Amino acid sequence: MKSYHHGNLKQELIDCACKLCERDGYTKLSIRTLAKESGVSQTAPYRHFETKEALYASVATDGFRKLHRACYIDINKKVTKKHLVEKGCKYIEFGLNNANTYDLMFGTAVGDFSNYPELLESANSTYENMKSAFSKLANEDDEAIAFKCITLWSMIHGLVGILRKVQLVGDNYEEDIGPISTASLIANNLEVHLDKVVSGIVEN
Amino acid sequence: MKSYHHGNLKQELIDCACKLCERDGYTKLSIRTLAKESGVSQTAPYRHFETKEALYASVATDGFRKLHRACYIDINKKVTKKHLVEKGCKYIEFGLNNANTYDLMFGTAVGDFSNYPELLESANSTYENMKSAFSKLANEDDEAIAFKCITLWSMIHGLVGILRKVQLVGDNYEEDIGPISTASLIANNLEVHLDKVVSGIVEN
DNA sequence: TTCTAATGTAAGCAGTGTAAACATTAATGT
DNA sequence: ACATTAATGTTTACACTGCTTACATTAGAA
Repeated sequence: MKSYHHGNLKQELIDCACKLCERDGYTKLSIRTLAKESGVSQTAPYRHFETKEALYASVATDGFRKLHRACYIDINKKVTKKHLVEKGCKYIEFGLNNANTYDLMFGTAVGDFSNYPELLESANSTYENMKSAFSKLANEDDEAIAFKCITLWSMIHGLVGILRKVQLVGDNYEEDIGPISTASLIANNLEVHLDKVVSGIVEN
Repeated sequence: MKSYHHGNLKQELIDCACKLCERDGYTKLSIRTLAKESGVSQTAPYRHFETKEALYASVATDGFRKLHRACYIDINKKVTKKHLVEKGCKYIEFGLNNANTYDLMFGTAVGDFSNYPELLESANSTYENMKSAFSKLANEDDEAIAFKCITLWSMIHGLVGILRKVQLVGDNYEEDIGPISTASLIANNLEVHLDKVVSGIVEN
């Protein structure tokens, strides 16, 4: 009863790819199985994505939009340090809870973002919002603000990476007080930890 | 004139893999071309590496050892804050100059380090050295030290990721003072930047 | 209603990781 | 010194991949 044309293939492919990428890691995703999942021929996806990288770009874009929503700070209202801490936590939670998607967003699977305008824009929106938040928090020149942004962003991004890695490495690592226990300690007290970090940055 | 047995295949494969991984990215590496490069049959590498992941593990191990050498702090001598700053710079330089290898080390290409004891050990040695350095710097309980380690490590690791990403994204990003210019500003003044960061951590 | 562009299919190429059966040789024990 | 065994290499083959080309169907614009 199904018609020759799918009608909504592109979006369905993206949705499905997002799910599979997060579940199994993007390495495991194949265009063929993706097509099969949508009940369509092996090569149909190529009508919507020139290459596999283009598909990855769509998944990454979706990820950046979700990240943006999770971390968004309303800059029309008053911005406080607490906002940064809170949203920083959200960021890290996103990274840990969507680890495979996060890899796709910050790894090398998509080589050059500028080939995918939507991706570029979605990736920058998070940064732009953070910048706006900082500039609302304290009246400083753009360079100082950009500097603080990168510093905070690095810290947060790094924590995602390290917490994940340590968690992985940690299972077979026996010691009274090693990186693992510390990592979970940090992970369980993210707010406290981030508060220190953000304070350090805000107060320069 | 060449004999049936290669004689030093394993090491040659590793060396070659390290080169190719760094040059083209580990995704581009194929066991077949690697075998061809060493003038040996397609399946010969499987006598030395059960899976491709095992080969990746060897490359990553090599990377961690190089990283360790680059960042090693002699804990038999007096340790100062300056050492941490200096070696932190070395770490970041390693990450930026060996970007593809760094991906292999900290990405998900090798799933579980504990399957590869050498990798696990080489990965931990850097951390252990950093921990020792911190404990020489100030007399604190293990937990506080581990905490500082993870904080610094995250910061440094994050900077590698962000500086690379911004650099990539940046080429098509036009703005008076955006993330790119700030990133290169940070990259060109790593020591100054790290000095602030380390100070913040050391002085808690 | 006709034409065209968008979207789907079928068949096939070149390349991949890896398993299985077999060949050669280095190492080892008597 | 020689036979046996384990290590290391080869051949062949399977199932899978991304992607190309040529063709089929159909939705929407002229």
